Amino acid sequence: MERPLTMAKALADGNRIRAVAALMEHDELCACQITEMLQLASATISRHMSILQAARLIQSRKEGRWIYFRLAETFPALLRDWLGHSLSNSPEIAADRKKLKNILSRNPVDICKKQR
Amino acid sequence: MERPLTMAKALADGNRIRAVAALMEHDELCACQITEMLQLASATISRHMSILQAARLIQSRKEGRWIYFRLAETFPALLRDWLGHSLSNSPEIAADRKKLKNILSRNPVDICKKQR
DNA sequence: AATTCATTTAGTTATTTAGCTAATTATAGA
DNA sequence: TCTATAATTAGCTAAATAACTAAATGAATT
Repeated sequence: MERPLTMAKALADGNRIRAVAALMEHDELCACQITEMLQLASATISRHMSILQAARLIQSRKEGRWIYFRLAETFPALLRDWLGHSLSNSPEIAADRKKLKNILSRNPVDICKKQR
Repeated sequence: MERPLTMAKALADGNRIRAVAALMEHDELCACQITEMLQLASATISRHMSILQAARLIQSRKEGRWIYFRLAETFPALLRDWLGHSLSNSPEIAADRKKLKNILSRNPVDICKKQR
């Protein structure tokens, strides 16, 4: 029960669901892009991402000072299908999609700089 | 996002997952049987069940003084499949299964009485 | 009608959690 | 080496949540 409970807890937060939804559509995002999308303090993002990672829903790779997140290979397919399906009509997620499109069109260096 | 978030929150509690797991195997259970299985105060069970109900994961029917719970028809199939699959190896759930088998072999009237 | 009984609601308390700021760590570049 | 920068950790506060007991509700039985 441990594992599904940890996963449910990880998804029991709107900001974490939004981050996961973004990663379901974008393969890889860096911390500052997610920070920009969610508009939270970077420390808060870091904590959210570590919760998702501990639940094995996402994984990360470090490249210099930057950290990139993606869905974990261990993300259960059925859970992913349910989430994808049930989020497909969400206006919030649609708004995030739009926002992210804009974020991705900008230089990540500028995005990070703006956050201090 | 509202709906999946509410569902994730509803499942972000070990006792509620155990109740759902029991209902995935038993079609219908009354409040006192669940109370007996989880060993919590009946008021606590009531609150847990109302959270699951508000998330549309379970539904209930009243018969006299008794209330019977079952999985909701609106329980998303993919979510159910994931849960069923990921709980299938859980020792806690296996223990509950055994416990419930014993509970179901007894007279529900006695089980309720014992709870005061 | 009065009582018993299953469940729910109210009210309280302890714990958990999400957010922030400030301090720390780790990497890149001057 | 020193400085700047991206991310994490530590420490704090406010809000949410899970548990309990006691009181209230609603239905059955005497």
